[in-house]
Amino acid sequence: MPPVSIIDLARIAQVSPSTVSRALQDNPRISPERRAEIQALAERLGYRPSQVARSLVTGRTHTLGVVASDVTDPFVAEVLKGVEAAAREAGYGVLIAMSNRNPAEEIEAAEILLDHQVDGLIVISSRAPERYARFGDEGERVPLVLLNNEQPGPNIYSVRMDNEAGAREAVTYLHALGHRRIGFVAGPEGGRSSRERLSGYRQGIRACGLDASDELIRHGAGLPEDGHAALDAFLRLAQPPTAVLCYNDLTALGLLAAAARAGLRVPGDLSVVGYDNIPLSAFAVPPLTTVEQPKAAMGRAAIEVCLAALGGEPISERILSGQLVLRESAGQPAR
Amino acid sequence: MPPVSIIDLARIAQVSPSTVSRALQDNPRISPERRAEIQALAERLGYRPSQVARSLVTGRTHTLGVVASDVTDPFVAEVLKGVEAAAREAGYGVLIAMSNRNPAEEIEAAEILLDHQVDGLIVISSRAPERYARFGDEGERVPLVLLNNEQPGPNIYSVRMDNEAGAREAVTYLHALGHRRIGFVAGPEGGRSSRERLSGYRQGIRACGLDASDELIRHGAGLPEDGHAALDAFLRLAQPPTAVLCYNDLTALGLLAAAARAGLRVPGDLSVVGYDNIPLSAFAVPPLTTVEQPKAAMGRAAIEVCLAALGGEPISERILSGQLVLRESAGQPAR
DNA sequence: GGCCGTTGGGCAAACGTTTGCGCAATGCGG
DNA sequence: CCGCATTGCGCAAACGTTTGCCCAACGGCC
Repeated sequence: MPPVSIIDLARIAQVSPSTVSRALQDNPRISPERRAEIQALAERLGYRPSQVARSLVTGRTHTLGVVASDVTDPFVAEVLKGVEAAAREAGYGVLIAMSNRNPAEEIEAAEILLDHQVDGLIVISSRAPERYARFGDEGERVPLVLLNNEQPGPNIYSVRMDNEAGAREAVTYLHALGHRRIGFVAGPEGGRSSRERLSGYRQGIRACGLDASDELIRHGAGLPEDGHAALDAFLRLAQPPTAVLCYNDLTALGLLAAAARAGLRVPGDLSVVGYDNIPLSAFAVPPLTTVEQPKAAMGRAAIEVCLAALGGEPISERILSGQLVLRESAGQPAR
Repeated sequence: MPPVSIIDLARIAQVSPSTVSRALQDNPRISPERRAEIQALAERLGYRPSQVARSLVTGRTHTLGVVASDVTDPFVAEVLKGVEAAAREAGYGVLIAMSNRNPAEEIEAAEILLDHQVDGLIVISSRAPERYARFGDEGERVPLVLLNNEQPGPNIYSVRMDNEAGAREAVTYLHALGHRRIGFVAGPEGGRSSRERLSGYRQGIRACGLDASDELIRHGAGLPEDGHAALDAFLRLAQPPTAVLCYNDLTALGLLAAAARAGLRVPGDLSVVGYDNIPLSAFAVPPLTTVEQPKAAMGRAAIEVCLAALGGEPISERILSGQLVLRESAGQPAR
């Protein structure tokens, strides 16, 4: 048999559909007895309101869209986890679409989510923030929150972390340990977080009065392979760095593996610091010193910002700060 | 201004809404000229059909629900990626909810997705397959596909991999390498895949005529910590194993790290084989020999099965097979 | 006893589509 | 020239809710 509708309930309870609707919403206009009676009936018959019909009239689907570069990236996964948890608590569902780190696909993903009538859009680590500029004035009424990125525009919000401070802190820490040549492996060129971490690295280097030559900076895409390649390049230098700060843990982990293969002892011959603190970092050999990103908290913050915008009391942006977690991959330089 | 509706288009094009609807669906009952005209108009005005309204009448939301234990698990993430890609290609959206490896939350997640009117439900590595039994006869019309698990019942399908064969193959490989005492670190007790891999391990042991004593089998939850604990236990044995097969890569990676800390050389002193082939396994020290699960393919298969059920031509189950990927964490035993 | 305020509930419109059916015009064959 | 099939399109119902407004009954007040 077909699912039971509000009309079925009305017929059985001998009242009008509107009364049933109100009773289920605890509307005070319905007498307490009727309310109880109807709610009991609904319960008994296993009534499930049609979200679709409801959405049609209210204009809200209670669904939020998330576009992520790739759930396979541990950072993204953790954020997504926070998003999902917070969304669920608020009674929202989460529609997800992946961009595969590709700007064009990212926009396509956003469009698809919009087609599904999401109430809000959350973009994790966008590669093409500027393409959302039209969202505000072209009549897209859904709030957009950019995570780890930003873009001016009406109805566009952002939650980020203070990447500069994190990178700066890492450099300062390495300097305090006694390192004088500190390398950096940057992340994807387009990304804001990559730019900021690089900038923080430079600030730290300057603040400590260290060698700021460009040969100490390598570029990558934030993958383990990049750690590999960067180490090779560093080792070819006349004076290789004694410590390396990486754009993210994935890169650092790759660099760690490459160092092991090259016969380098970590942290004896080379100190390595990552960024993000993904779960596996704690189990690397040696355990990775890294800058923790409050990933789940960022996810939750994104939901808060989004819901606030939906509720008409927008929070323009939210900046969270990370914290250096000390493990064993960084130590005093050899001599 | 409010979004443009099919009625707006009708008024502007001087036709009825039904004509517009049909024209946009390329219905042959509408003359080619009108069709072109209307489609052009829709394009020009940026018309976006209301999926909600459409769903209300068609009864389909073109949304599939995925309940996952935890996206943070690399295995889950890869599967999800396959699911999302295949779903998108088929024009479906993906609603996601997490169970946090908790049976009660898993069911709650499924209910939530159902409330959102998903057309089908995919459960990755269910911890409580039996609780879905009521789905068929209690009037839930949505097909349910269990990934890496199964449950008899109408409208319940399953896609799995041949875990026994995979574990068997791994054991056979280790035996061929010269190992005679081969340990096993099992996964979560409830899980089907854990049971099957254990069973495959036992079959392999028997087939090779090796020591099958229970002291060679440890239990865990599939996390890096479990690898740690298992190694400790193995080392306390009078005759520790010379090789260990792990329930999954996460466990194996943890075991690898613990071995390094204990001063064991891998594979010299101990060979380690994982299961799943998550991305980081290739970058472990040493790179992990593991049984590959065709994760993305499983995700795609789940979509296929689900869509087939929706299309009225159900595929009852789908079994994929893995393949041993040889790297450096397994080799000949020392002497 | 008339008036008015309150209480409890029903009517019907509205949300934006899809689709079965009806119907006019057109073309064709006989 | 008539009848009939075909073509092209409109009418209206239906999907399951929510919600503004109306209305009846009832009680209290003067």
